[in-house]
This record gives sequence, structure tokens and C-alpha cells, in this order.
Amino acid sequence: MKIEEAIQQKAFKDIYNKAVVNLLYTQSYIVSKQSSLFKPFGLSPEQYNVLRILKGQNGNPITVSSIQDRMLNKMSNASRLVEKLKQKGFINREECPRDRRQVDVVITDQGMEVLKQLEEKIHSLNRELIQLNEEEIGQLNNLLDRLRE
Amino acid sequence: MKIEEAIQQKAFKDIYNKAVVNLLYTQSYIVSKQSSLFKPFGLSPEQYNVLRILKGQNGNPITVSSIQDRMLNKMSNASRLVEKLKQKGFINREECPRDRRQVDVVITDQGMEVLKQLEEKIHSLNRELIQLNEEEIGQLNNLLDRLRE
DNA sequence: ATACATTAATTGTATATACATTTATTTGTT
DNA sequence: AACAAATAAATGTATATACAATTAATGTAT
Repeated sequence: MKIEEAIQQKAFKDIYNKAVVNLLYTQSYIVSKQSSLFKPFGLSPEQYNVLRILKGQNGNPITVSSIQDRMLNKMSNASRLVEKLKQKGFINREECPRDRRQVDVVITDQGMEVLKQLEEKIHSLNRELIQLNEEEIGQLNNLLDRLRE
Repeated sequence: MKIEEAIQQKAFKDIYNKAVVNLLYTQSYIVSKQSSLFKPFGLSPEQYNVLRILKGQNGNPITVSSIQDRMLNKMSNASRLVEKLKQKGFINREECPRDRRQVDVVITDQGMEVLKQLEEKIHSLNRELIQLNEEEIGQLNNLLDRLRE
């Protein structure tokens, strides 16, 4: 659907403005669908993001600030997200012995299990969300990478 | 900057997944820069969005639910955003005479003034945010429109 | 060794998002 | 007219974002 229809705006100031609006709207479109998928599993999109980062560690612990650096939203509060995931039993947290300021975080079996249950659903959702052929997806990834300087 | 560097992730499951992540990351990148620009004016990005919708009405009132329909984030709470803007003196709100369930919202002179002050800054920011040539921006807008079915 | 700066994580506070519920009003049906 | 259904906005509550401030531990310079 054209962005003009989606937000009922007849015209944009210029194509730069239209591109910004289009990117913001598209993100909202994606996140709302992801939220619906995650909800039955007790996860928000950002909590899921943290679990994926932990899974990517292959069992090695990672500190809260390293999680923060790898998050999609650099301003989100990794400390509080980790606390939420701990309450749900999806992660464990323990003091790092070499530097007691730091906290080592690892995903639990229960956390791995919820990711496993989500895997196929997310695979499908991604295909549903991105209605482009492979060449176009390559173009899109390229444009987005270059857009950010 | 390539998305792999930006979030320190070596590889993605597939290009669909990479595209989703790239879109979410790019939005966060844009919103954080917009927030910094709006902050000195006492506006959040979504509050600015509401003011722009009102300005687009050319003086005609618009109801809260129509604002909601036109917002970039369909899940945001137009009622509360309107209340915040009212407190700041940027909008006026009054009962719609033909249907007392509805509320007519209009931008104030003060609201128009803050948009005017922001106009040139946003123009520059948009150019800074979207580091692509005009042809590429056209491609990007096209891909985003088609991506959403 | 002490003092000072730096770093890591947590906490506080305000705002925003997400979604369900409530209240008031209008519309539609009989 | 009476009543149920639909609609518009506001409100309640939980979570998340944004950013400042705090606490605790470590690093560095003298």
C-alpha cells in the first residue's frame, strides 16, 4: 500500500521527507505484527531481541552493556529488559568474577525452548512482512545500509 | 554503515530476516536524531506528527480518531498526545456540535509558530538522514510501498 | 597508597506505547 | 419510544523508551 494512502496524506514536502515517513511507518507496521506473534509467549519485541543476542553467544556469557550495544534500539534499557527476562526464567544473571561491576548474562534452557517454539513462526512472519523478491530485498538492504552514511 | 557492524551481528538467518532487522534499526536511528531536534521545542516525534497532521488541515478541525488514523504509529494514543499538546498551548480542543461524542482539534498560532521554527531544521535533518541520491530515494520509497503488500 | 576519573549497572522519573475497559452519545431496529 | 449495537473519546494498567542520577568497582596518576 502506498504510504500516501496508509496515512491519508496527499503529498509530501519532498522525497526525502516521504522516505523518512515511509521508513517510520514501515517499522510501526512490522513491530505491530511482531508484537502479536510474541505476545502469547510473554515476550515483547525488544525482549525477544535480547534473547536472540544471548542465543547468538552459543552459551558464552555476555555483559549488560554488550547487550545494549547490540540492541536494535540503542536507547532501550538493557538492565530492565534483562530483569524482566530473569523474572520469566528465560535468562540467568551472575556477577562477573573478574570485574564485579559487570554482570554475566546467559540464556536458560527455558529461554532456548521459547526461541525454538518461535523459530518457525518468525520465519513465516518475515516472509509475510517482506513482500519482495530476493533481488529487491538485496537492493533494500543496500539502500538502508548506505542511507545511514 | 552495514547493519552487521551496527549491531555487531556476523550473519543473519536469511535476507528476509536481515531486511526486517535493517528496517527496525534504521527507524531507531532516525527517531533518535529527530528526538534530539524536537527536544528543545518541547515536542516528541509523535507530538510533532500530530501537529503536522493538524497543519495539513489548513485550519479545518479534525477529530481525535481521524488524527489516530493518520498517525505513523497506529497504536499510539492520540487522545493523550492531544492532551499533552493542549497543555503546551499548541492545539485547541472543543466539543463537536454535530456529534457530541467527537472532539474537534485545531492547531493554535503558537503551534503554527513552533512548526515554522522547526521547518528549516527538519528540512536539513531529512537530507542528513537520507544519504541517497534522488533516484535511489525513489527506489527506496517504491520498495517500502510494495513490501507492505 | 591516596585521590580522582572512568566504567558498569541499577534506579528514578517523565513520557510514550499497547491494549483493555469505561463512559457518553448516536444510530438502527422493532 | 425503547432498547441494543455501534462509535468516539477518555481512562486504567503494564510495559518500554529516554535520559539523568546514583552506586559500586576498577583504573590511573602522583
